[in-house]
Amino acid sequence: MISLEQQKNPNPEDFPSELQGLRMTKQRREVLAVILAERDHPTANDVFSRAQDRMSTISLATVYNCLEALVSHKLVRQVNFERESSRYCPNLSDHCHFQDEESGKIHDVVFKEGVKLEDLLELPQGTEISHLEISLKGNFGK
Amino acid sequence: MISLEQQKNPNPEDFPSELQGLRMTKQRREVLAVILAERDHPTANDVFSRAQDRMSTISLATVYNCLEALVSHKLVRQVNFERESSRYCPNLSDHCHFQDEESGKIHDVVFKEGVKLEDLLELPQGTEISHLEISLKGNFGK
DNA sequence: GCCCAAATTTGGAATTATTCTAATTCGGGT
DNA sequence: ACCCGAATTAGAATAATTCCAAATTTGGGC
Repeated sequence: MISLEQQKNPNPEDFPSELQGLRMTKQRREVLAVILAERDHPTANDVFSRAQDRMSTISLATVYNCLEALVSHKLVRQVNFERESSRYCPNLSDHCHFQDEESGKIHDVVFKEGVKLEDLLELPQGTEISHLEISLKGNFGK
Repeated sequence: MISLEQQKNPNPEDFPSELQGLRMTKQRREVLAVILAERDHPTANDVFSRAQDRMSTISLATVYNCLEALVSHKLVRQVNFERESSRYCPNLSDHCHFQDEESGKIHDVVFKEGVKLEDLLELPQGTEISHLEISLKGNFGK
């Protein structure tokens, strides 16, 4: 079983037939492989065109379906910046995203050791957070 | 000069003819008044229909234009949750947003006293953040 | 007060990302 | 090999937002 988080050029064939309870069809495998292959944050369209290289018959609708399935089974993370189109991220560890305004490129940003959300925010007690997204924009100092 | 942050039912007429370098036209005044009137987080469409109550001739395109102008002049904040349509927030103080999954309602969440972003994230040094958005989803404990 | 250029507003068309639909194909289990 | 539900597909539909070009309004100078 490969590590879904580390390997650089995963081979779709290496994926088991089921991951996190999700059946790994040809297309889902391919979509997942595309996302794992690069550490960038491709849009659905990016994924579509990369997937087409090896599977010319795949459709955009399928890419959307696969992404939805992979995201809901927590094999991939969906990343949003304001109203831009969603991007997809293979990094499942706790982190957030920084977009360099010059290049448009997105970088993962990790939390400092031991930081908890409750330490940061005045949350009404009893609040349960099911989803958290932190998005930063800016630029690396001149 | 009224406080843009506190007053409950602002009257568009109370706004000066220019705010933050932005000319206050009739429509911009009205859009701003609509947003200040309630502490909820209306979408562009919500703003449009509320604005129509008092200014029946206003167009949706104008509402979008006005919102854009108000946001870029920092009179109003734009709030995003994943791919949902943008919402607009009159609260200009430093805060983030929590969406109750049951009601869909959005609540402002303030940062704890003295918390700085650098304390939370491993940002490459020299990074300048120009925009930060933190969005939470969840529910208030049962 | 009147005229002009510039800015704003307007309605409708266009765009874009995404979702839906209905038909086809696939793949695992018998 | 056959069946059935799930997955894939192409294309249409949708929804939010932006664009466009024309009409209107504005403020500043005379």
